[in-house]
Amino acid sequence: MSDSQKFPVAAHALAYLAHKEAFSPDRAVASAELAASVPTNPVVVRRVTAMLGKAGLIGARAGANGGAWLLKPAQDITLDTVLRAVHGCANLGTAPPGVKGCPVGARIPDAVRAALIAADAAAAERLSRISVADLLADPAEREAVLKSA
Amino acid sequence: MSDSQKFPVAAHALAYLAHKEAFSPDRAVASAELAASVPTNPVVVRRVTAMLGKAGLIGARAGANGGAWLLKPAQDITLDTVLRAVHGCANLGTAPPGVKGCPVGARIPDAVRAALIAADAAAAERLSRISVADLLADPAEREAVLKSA
DNA sequence: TATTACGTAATCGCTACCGATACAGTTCCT
DNA sequence: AGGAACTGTATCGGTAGCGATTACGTAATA
Repeated sequence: MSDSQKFPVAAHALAYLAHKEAFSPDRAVASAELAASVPTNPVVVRRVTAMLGKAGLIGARAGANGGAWLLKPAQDITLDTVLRAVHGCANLGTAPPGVKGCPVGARIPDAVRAALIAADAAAAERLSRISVADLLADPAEREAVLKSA
Repeated sequence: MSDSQKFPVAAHALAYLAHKEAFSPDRAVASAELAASVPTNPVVVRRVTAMLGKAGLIGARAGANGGAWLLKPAQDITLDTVLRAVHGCANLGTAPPGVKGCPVGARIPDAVRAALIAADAAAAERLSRISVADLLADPAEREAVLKSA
């Protein structure tokens, strides 16, 4: 499908919001500030934050002193939720259609597809055990979280 | 990085070789035949089979009646080996560099990178529990294999 | 020797993404 | 009220990567 930086940008943005303690409209962070931290273009950030907003992970407000803020504590936002919010997936390719002639050969694509889905699910499951708060932890502490079975 | 169909094509090709019982030079399957089954171009198949050959998964021989064959029983070839053979990975994007100014903001990229690596490792681990032989099993049987923790 | 087939390089067309600009709508501040 | 700041979205250009194709040298068989 698609190479996309949406997930890394989303994760970075959420971690930044958590670090800024932006948990309310009073502490909204503008897309320009987030973009400066990534770094990337403010529009790229807004494209991502718009999706995060639709997923209910963050709030956003236009106007002066506007911006984005977290709607949930950082430790309650897991990365698999973030991945789904930006329509991401573990991109290992798409199973080819195969040919309809041979009954066995035609079955291979379904099997390959199932394997791709299983791998994607495993990646998502792994990400479900990492929270945005974990991204801000010390490297040593983070290591412990990532290593935990 | 890159969207690539290398892994699905490789998995399909190996399953096809297993189905054809191509376990020796006597049963070599030409790239044109593999390409017809995927379906894709013979050169695309040869690009993939060349990588699988370098990884020691298959043998290949040029000349008349040439082609590729498996070097190991299909149940001994796991899909994570195949993924590595074609230099594939779970593609969730690349962690942005961040800015060097803020000490905390600069640490986020490393954390995001670690999460991406963990997700990739989880996908590979899942694939390590699926063999080429599993791709040829009945859908019901395959379901059982994929579901097994 | 003629044929078949691999392995590799070069090229082409296509697609998707990022970055940038622009604009309408919204919100705050003076 | 008016201006400034900011979001969300549309659009465009540049770029990068991929699959498909053609081509060519090498190797193995008949």
